[in-house]
Amino acid sequence: MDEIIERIEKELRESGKKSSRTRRKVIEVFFSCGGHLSVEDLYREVKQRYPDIGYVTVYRTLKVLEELGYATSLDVGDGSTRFETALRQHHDHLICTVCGRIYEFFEPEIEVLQNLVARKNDFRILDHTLHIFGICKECQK
Amino acid sequence: MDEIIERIEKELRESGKKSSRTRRKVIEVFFSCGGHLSVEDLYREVKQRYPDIGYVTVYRTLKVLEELGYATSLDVGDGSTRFETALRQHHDHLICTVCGRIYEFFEPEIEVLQNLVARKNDFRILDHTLHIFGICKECQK
DNA sequence: GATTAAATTGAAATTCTTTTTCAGAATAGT
DNA sequence: ACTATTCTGAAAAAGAATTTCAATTTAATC
Ligand SMILES: [Mn+2]
Ligand SMILES: [Mn+2]
Ligand SMILES: [Zn+2]
Ligand SMILES: [Zn+2]
Repeated sequence: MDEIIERIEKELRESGKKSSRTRRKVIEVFFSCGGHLSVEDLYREVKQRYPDIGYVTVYRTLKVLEELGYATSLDVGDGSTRFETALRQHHDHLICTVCGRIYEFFEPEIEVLQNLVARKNDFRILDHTLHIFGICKECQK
Repeated sequence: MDEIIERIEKELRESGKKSSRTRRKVIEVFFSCGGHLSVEDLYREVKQRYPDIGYVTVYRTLKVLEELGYATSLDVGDGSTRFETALRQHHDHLICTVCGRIYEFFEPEIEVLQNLVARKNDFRILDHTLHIFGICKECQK
């Protein structure tokens, strides 16, 4: 955990930025929270521990993390962008339209087929998102 | 084309709505345009032929079409929601991050695998979106 | 440790899309 | 025609994302 933040701050310093106490705190809270957080979500968490940190810094920190490849943003269609750590393996999402819970899955065969589709269309893949919307196990009860 | 609009207006009337000249015009333009249009896009097209029609009516008409299942909305991550006809077969999208062009594909095996994933997770699928982002053939030149 | 240049911060302002409100116009039924 | 309800367009509001800017913090230099 600390080593990850070290790595991030190092990358930042190497690109002429400075490492600030505030940003470090936001990053810590982000990775310790886990899950799929909106800026607002993370801001609330941060505020609890560090009441002086502002919304914009949380917003900017998430942007930085995304740019450096340590966070991924996803749009689950509920109005606000969500962010999750990019330290774990790539995966796609099952999104419950009843409770909003987000489940994760990884299906290698789908990934392979995507590459096939891309090749057929002479398309160079940079990224993809597969969102499956529906009703989760809990909400079916 | 006219028969589709007839069907839509019929459905509307059956649910206590009225059929208006204005909405009919917007629907006509929408289906005749084709493609993946934002509200703004369609508004521009409508404005050209019918200068008196307002933005909000275009917005509302697209909403109605979506509710009735005649249009589908998709978010390609460029800030505004896009709409396309739902009269054609389901498909997914290849989105060029250079030129913004949107290509379509349908891969039955991916669909099958999605159902498999859902079953494994006791998840009842209602919908899904698979967006592949990258560089299209044209833009690779 | 003081000095300085550059980056960071938080609040406020701005931008941009989406959505709601509301008074007047159009529509459908009597 | 009369009436009730829906529809329309402009304007306002809502909401998220982003920018601006003065004050503060940081990193490097003296
Ligand atoms: Mn995830
Ligand atoms: Mn399409
Ligand atoms: Zn659920
Ligand atoms: Zn392209």
